[in-house]
Amino acid sequence: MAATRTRRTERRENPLSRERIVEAAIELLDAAGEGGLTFRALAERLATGPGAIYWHVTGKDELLHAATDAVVAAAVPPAPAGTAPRDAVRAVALGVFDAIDAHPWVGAQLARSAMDAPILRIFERLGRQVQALGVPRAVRFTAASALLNYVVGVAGQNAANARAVEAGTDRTEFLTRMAAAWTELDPEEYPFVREVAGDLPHHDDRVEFLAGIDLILTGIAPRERPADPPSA
Amino acid sequence: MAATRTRRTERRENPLSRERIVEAAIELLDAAGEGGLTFRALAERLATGPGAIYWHVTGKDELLHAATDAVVAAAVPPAPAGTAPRDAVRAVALGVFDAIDAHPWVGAQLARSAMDAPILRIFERLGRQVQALGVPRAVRFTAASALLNYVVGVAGQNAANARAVEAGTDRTEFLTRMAAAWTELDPEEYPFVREVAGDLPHHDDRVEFLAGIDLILTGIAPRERPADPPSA
DNA sequence: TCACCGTCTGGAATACCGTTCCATTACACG
DNA sequence: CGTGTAATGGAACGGTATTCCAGACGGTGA
Repeated sequence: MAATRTRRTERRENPLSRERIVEAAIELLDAAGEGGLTFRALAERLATGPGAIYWHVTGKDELLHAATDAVVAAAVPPAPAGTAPRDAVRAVALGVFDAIDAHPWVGAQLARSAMDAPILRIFERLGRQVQALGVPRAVRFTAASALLNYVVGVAGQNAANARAVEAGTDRTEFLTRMAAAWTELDPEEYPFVREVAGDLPHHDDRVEFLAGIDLILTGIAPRERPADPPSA
Repeated sequence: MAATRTRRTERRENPLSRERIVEAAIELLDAAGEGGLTFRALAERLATGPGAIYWHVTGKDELLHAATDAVVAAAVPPAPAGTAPRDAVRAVALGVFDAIDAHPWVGAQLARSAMDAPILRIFERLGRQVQALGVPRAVRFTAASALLNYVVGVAGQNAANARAVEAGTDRTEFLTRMAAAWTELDPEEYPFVREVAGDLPHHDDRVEFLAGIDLILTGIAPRERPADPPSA
C-alpha cells in the first residue's frame, strides 16, 4: 500500500468515510436519542445503503464506540499547565459532565463500557492529577478509580434522567412530580428518601456533582498538601 | 395435534404468574447473560407462547425492572440495629457488590436506571447511615448521592468487565493481557495508565471497591479530626 | 345441568433491527 | 484502452419485541 497516492477523487460528491459516518452517527444520536442510531436511518442520512457503511465500520458496537470516543476526546482536553491539581480534577470531571449534558447517550455509553479508549482517556486525566496531589504511589490506582467510578456513575444517572424527562416536558416539573412521588412512599420503609424529597426540585445537578467530587478529593488528600512528600 | 382432551390441564398445576415469569427471567439472565432474556426463550422455558407472558407483564422493560428489583431487594436487607454507621454503609455497598458479582446483568441494569425502585432501595439504606453518621441535614442528600453514584458506577464497570471476560476464560489472564495492552500505550499520552498497569493483574476488585467507599466516607465525616480544623 | 362470560392462553402475524450477500459501479493503473 | 479492485447500495436473512386473535378454561347464574 503506497501512501499518499490516493487522492480522493470525487467518486461521489461526498465520499463515504469512517469520519463522515461517525459524524453522522453523532448527529443522529443527538437528534433522536440512544435508540435513534439505526443503520437504516444512518444510510438514509448519508444517501446510501446499509451495506456501504459496513465497508468502513465493522458494526454498530464500533460505531457507538467511535462516536463516544470522539465526544469524550473533545470534552477532556489536556489540562493547562500550572493548574492546581484539585481544580484540574474538577475541570476534567466538569468536562465529562457537560459533554454528557449535551449528549446524554454518551453517559449511557460510558456507564456500560469497560476500560476501553473513552474511559481510559478520563482515567488518565484523573490519575495524573491524583499523582500531582501527592498521593502515594501505592494508592494512586485506588484514588483514581474512585474518582472514575463516581464520574461514570453520575454519567449513567444523568443519561437515565434525560431519558425519563424526554416524556415529560419541563425539567423542574418532572423533579417536582418525582419529589411528590417520594413523599408518598411508605414512611416506615423510606424515611430518608421522604426526608430529602424536598431537596429534589431546586437542586442543581452540576453543583451536586462537583460536591461529590470534592467529597472524594477530601478523602484522597484531606487538605491542600504540597506535591512533594515531606520525607525528602 | 396431541390429545385434544388432556391438552394443557397443567393450567392449574403451573399457572402462569408475574412471580413465576420474573423468576424464570432471572434464571435466564443468570444462565445466558444480558442478551439471554428473550420473550421466545422465556416462553419456551415456561412452556407457553410469547403472547401469554404479555398478559402478566407489560413488556421487557418492566420485566427487567422487576428482575433487578427482586435481586437488589434480596441483596440489601435491613441493617441490623446497633451497627456502626460506617460498617453499615460498607455492608450495604458490599451487598450490592456481591449481588452484581453473582448477577452481572444487575450491574448493567443499575447503571442505566434512573431513580426507580431498585436504586431508591439502595439510596435509602445509604442515606439512613449518612444520617446516623451525624451529617448535617443540608448536605445529607449530597453525601448519600455521592455514595450512590459511586456504587452504581462500579456496578456498570463490573458488568462491563464481566461481559469482556466472558470471551476469555481466565480472569487473571484477562487482566494480565489488559495490563500488557496498557503498557504499550503512548508514553506521552498515557503516563499514568502505564504507571499503574502493573497493579491491574493482582488487584482485588472487592477491596478496591471498599477502599473507594472508605475514601468517600472520609470525605463525608473524617474519622479523626485533623490538626488544623478551620471548618466554619 | 347447562349456557355464558370474563380470565387466561399460545400460536401466528407485524414491524423493525443488525448484519450479510452480491451484483454493479467508477476510478487507478498497467 | 482494458481490467482489477476499492467502494457502493439494494435486497435478502435471521433475529427481536410486540400485537392480534381465535380459542380454552372455570366459575356463576338460571
